[in-house]
Formats: sequence, structure tokens, C-alpha cells
Amino acid sequence: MGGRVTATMVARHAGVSVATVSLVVNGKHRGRVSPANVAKVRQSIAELGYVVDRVASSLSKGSSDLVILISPDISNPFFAGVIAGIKQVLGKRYQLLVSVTDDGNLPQAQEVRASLEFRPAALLVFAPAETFVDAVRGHAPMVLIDAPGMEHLAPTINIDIEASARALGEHLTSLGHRTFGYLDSRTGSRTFQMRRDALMDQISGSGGHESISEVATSIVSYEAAGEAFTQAWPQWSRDGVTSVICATDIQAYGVIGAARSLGLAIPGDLSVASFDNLSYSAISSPSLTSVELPSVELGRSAASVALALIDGEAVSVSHEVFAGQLHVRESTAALTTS
Amino acid sequence: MGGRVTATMVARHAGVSVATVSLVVNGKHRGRVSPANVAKVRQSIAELGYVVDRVASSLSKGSSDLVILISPDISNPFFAGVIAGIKQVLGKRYQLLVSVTDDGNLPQAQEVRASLEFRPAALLVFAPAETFVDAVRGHAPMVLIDAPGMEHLAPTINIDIEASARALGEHLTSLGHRTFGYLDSRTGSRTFQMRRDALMDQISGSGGHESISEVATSIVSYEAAGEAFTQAWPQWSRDGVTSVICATDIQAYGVIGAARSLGLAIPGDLSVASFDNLSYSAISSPSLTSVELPSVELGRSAASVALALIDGEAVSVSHEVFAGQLHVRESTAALTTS
DNA sequence: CTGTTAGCGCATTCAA
DNA sequence: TTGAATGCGCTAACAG
Repeated sequence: MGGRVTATMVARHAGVSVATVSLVVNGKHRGRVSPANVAKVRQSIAELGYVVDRVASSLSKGSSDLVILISPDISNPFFAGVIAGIKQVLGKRYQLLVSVTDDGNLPQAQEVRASLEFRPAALLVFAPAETFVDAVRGHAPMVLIDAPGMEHLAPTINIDIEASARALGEHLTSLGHRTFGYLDSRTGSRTFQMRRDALMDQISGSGGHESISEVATSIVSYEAAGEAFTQAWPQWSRDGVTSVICATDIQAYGVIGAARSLGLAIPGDLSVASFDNLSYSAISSPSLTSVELPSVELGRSAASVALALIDGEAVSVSHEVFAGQLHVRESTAALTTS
Repeated sequence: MGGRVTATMVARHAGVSVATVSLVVNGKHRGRVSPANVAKVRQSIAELGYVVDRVASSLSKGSSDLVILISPDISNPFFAGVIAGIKQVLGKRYQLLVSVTDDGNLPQAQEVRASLEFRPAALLVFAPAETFVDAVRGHAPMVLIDAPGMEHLAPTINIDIEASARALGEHLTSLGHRTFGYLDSRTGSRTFQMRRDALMDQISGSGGHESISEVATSIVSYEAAGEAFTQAWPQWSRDGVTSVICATDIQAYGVIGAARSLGLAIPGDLSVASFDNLSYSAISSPSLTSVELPSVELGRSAASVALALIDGEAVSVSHEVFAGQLHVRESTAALTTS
């Protein structure tokens, strides 16, 4: 306390005015401040240990240097990749504020509005609910991540989930599977819905194949997924389900764990596959067949668009799409018995 | 743009002064504003869609409602637990800003200073380096998490890593293991050092037992750990190592993967154990013997102390300690052959 | 109880 | 090229 160094103190120390100090610290002194004064100011700044007060600066400028990412669930390591990508592109100039929604819910208008109170330079919203966009109304540049179907609302970075889902469907049908159980994510994000829809399209569209027998739902957690599976299995078993597909890897782990408890062999009795391709999926036992989602690229791209928006470039509702990649591993196998 | 509603506009709309509006929005109107005016203000706020500008508010008050967590590595799911715990306690009043350090480095003075620019209500620093504390000097209340040996600098929440490490050591020695390899974390945090030291104490102190033969080091990543193990194994093998202990679960996964590539059976040829007890550790194959670290409790406790500090309570350099819990699983087994 | 006033620290006019 | 003055929107002290 009391230890705060202000621009006024620097100005006095350097024998110049606050305005001069401001110009120097913001690098706007090209031909506006004499080299001698620039040097004096720099010296004083160093001696006094002055740091710009971003709060005051933000108030004066009308917007902060904060880029806020609103994301539904960072317990999924997938987000670590997204965040890493964002940070790479943002660099030192902007601080990333990660605002986590409660309980894996989709970002709502409320969260967006709360974030707006900080006058962020930009807002990155992951898998938003459909209803929230009005809240923003040109208050801050906004980029949507993984929000298929919302491209008309704001620049959006999407995963080409359809192609990936199809690839997964093809893989499983080619192994002889005909009846599937699907474990969805309860957050109800569009992206999850599309994963499921594209899969069902592929499977039922392959001619003569039965469609997914039933859809169980759980929040994205190991335990919840295990419980959901345990509950669904009696019915699924009667329906002849030979393969379970999960919206996320974490849920697949839960299913595998629960299936073991039920005495099922993976992939002998049941094939399991999912979306995310976390690192562990390569080494788990059985290793997990999974669709790799380009998390880092997603983050990088979103941040790039945000920067362009901040700089006033009229990003024409860009709609970038990154493709996923299917990794076939031990958890899926051909149907051996009938 | 142009759409920003200010307190002045609300005041005019409600026919009162800005001061009254301020009192109402801050809930400080108990006996200071007439019920009639409170109602009018509330009404106007709703009609106009007014939101407090936290930037201006922060400048005026001298500190923001931001609680900043500086953490070295959110790609480790362990942190998701810590963050969840913090958010539980912080509630709606304070926003949590997660500031991730680059590349899994320990939080340095630089990160702390940058965070200070936002005038946070409090700072939570995870596994800090020893050199950084001067940067804060009473600018903001600070709580250290998992920082053994730094209790004299600030209120600290620690894991009782010694007891856990001892439990792990006992488990392994009781299985007949006498020679150990240890895979450390390169970040060099005190907590990692203590994990190792306590283990060595236990092992060598058990009388007649050989101590850990050698210490390999890697950053906390699956790949790096695998490489470190592959490099260390020839020597370890000659030394008679029968058990490898890792500073984190993620590294243990790497070791298990690498060991497999070398044709080693786990736990037949080699027992593996570690610290963290991530969810996956229960279902990996072999499932992993691991010390559970109380991540959520850690976060909750740190946030509680932070709130107390914010409220001006003189937290007497509290030094809370949470115990870990050993989960024995398949990756460790008794020595069968000699 | 209520309104008026004076900053918070900085960026940005506008004169000089 | 520089400095003094103004305002960003709000809170807190003060006066009514």
C-alpha cells in the first residue's frame, strides 16, 4: 500500500508532463517527443519501477486488454489445447481470462454479460447456447468456437465434425457392427448434436443397417458416463448393441470402466469409440479408437480472428473449419461371433 | 457502440442522483435510501439494461473484483479440480482469472507483476518459484498453494505430501522392493522435491533397504517421461531397479508406455506408482497405484483464505495441510522372482 | 435520507 | 515538441 507508482510521479521525476509519459509508455512518441525526453522518461520508469495501471488505462481508452474465453468445461483436457492455441496467438499484448461456466453448462447470456463488465477487447465463446448472442450487441468483438449453425451471428471457427463422424461410422460398419449405443453429452451443445446426427446418418444410410438403438446421456465425467452406461446396458444388450460411441473420450473411459465391472471384454464383447483423442487414449488399455479434434488449431484460429476484429478489420463472418482425424485403436474390433 | 448504459442515465431515468444508483447496485442502501427510490432505481436498471462498469468501479475503489490464479500447467487435469474448488468458494462476487504460465514454468515475478496490473482483489499462486514474492509487497493479498517451505512468506495451503510419500514407500517396501528408480518433474517446484525426499527418507530409513538408485527427470508430459525412462532404463536395469516412482500420473503413463515398448511387463517385471490419482488411473491398464492429491479441497481452502484476506481479517500466516491418500492398484505387485 | 463534489490514473484533445 | 485541461464511469465523503 502506498507503494503504487503513478504516471504523475514518473513525470515529476523526469521533469516532464504526464502526457509525455503516456506517449512514451504507449510507444506513440514517434516524432512527438524529443529523444532526450524519451530517454529521461525511460530512465525514470526504470528507477521508479513504474507499471501502467491497466484499470485506469482501460477506463480512459474505453476498452481493456483482456480477451475473455468463456468455456463450458476445462476439466476436459481438450480445452488445454484450445487455450494453448489462443495464448500462442495472443502473445503478450492481451491477457487471456478464462471464465469457466458452472457445471459444464453452455455459456449463457448471463456469463457473457458478466464478462462484458470488464470491457474485454474481445470475447471468445466456446459452444454457446443459441439464445445468448443478443446480450452482446456490438459491445465487444466476439468469436464463436465450435458453434455449428451459428455462423450468421458472429465469426465462427468450427470443426468439420461431419466428415469425422462419417469416418468413424464407416470404420465401425466395415467391422460388421450394425447396432450401436450412443452416449451423448448432456450439455446439449450443437456440436454434440451434430456428432450424433452425422453418425446416425452414416450408419443408417449405409443401407440395410440398423440405426443407433438408443441414446443415453450424461455430463462429461468419468463417473457419470459409467453410471449412464450401467443403466443403459440391460436394454442395449437386449437390443443387440455391439458397439458404443461416446461424445467424448472421458465418457468412453467411464464406459470402459463400467463395462469391465459388468464383465464385458473390450473389444471382444463390445467395441467402444469416441471423440477427442486425448493423449491417454493412445496408451489406455485397450487403447481407444477416437476422432482427433484439432484443439490447438481451433484456439489459434479463433485468436487470430479476434485480433483482426480488434484491429477493426471487417472479418466477413468468416467460417473456418478444421477437419478431425480418426485414430483406429484397440477398443474397436470386428464382430467375431454372431 | 453507443449502446452503453451508464449510472448517470439510470439516475436520470429514475429521477434520482448517481450516488443513489451506486448505493443500490452495491447493496449498500440499508437505511440509506428510501424503499420507494430503491424500487424506482431497480425498475430503471431493468428497463435500461444497466450493468455496472467494473473498470470504472475498480478504478474508483482501488481494487477490482478479480481473483487471479497463477498456475503453471492446466493441461494436468489435477488443476481442473483446484479451479473447481476455488470457484465453489468464490461464488458470484469475485471472478476467477486463470493466468497460465508459459510452458509449464513456475510462476515468476513477471507473471505476478503483470497480474498486479489488474488490481486483483487477491492472488492465488500455485507452486511458486522462491524468488518472486518481493514483486507483490502488499499490493494484493496473496495465498500460496502447494508451496512447502514458503509458509513464512504468505498464507499457504499445502498438501501433506510427506505422509503420503511415506505411505507409498511403505507399500512398496512391504511388497519386497528394495531398489527404486524415480522420475522427477523438471519444473523443480518444492513440492516435487519434497515428494522425492520423503520417499527416500522412508525407503532408506526402513533399515537395510537400498535407497533410490538414480533420479531421472522430465517435464510433465507423456512423451518426455517415456523418453526419460527409455534412456534411464539400461542403467536402472543393471542397478536392479524393480520399481519406478513418478512425480505425476501423467509421467507414469509415459513410463508404462515406454516400458511396454521395451518388452517389460507391468507389474511383473516392474512396478510403477506415482502422485495425482487422475480419474484415468483407475481404469488404465494396468490401473495405476497412485497417491490421491486433494485438488478440490486445495482450491476451496485457498479461496477461503483469500476471501478472509480480502475482508481484512488478519490471517495469521495460516498453514493448512491436506493429507493425500494412497490408492493401491494393479501397477504395483510383490516381487516374485529374485 | 438525498444530492453535490471530488477524485481514482490515464489517454487525449487543445493551446502554447 | 510540450504541458495543461478534460473526461472515462464510478464510489465515497460530505453537505444539505
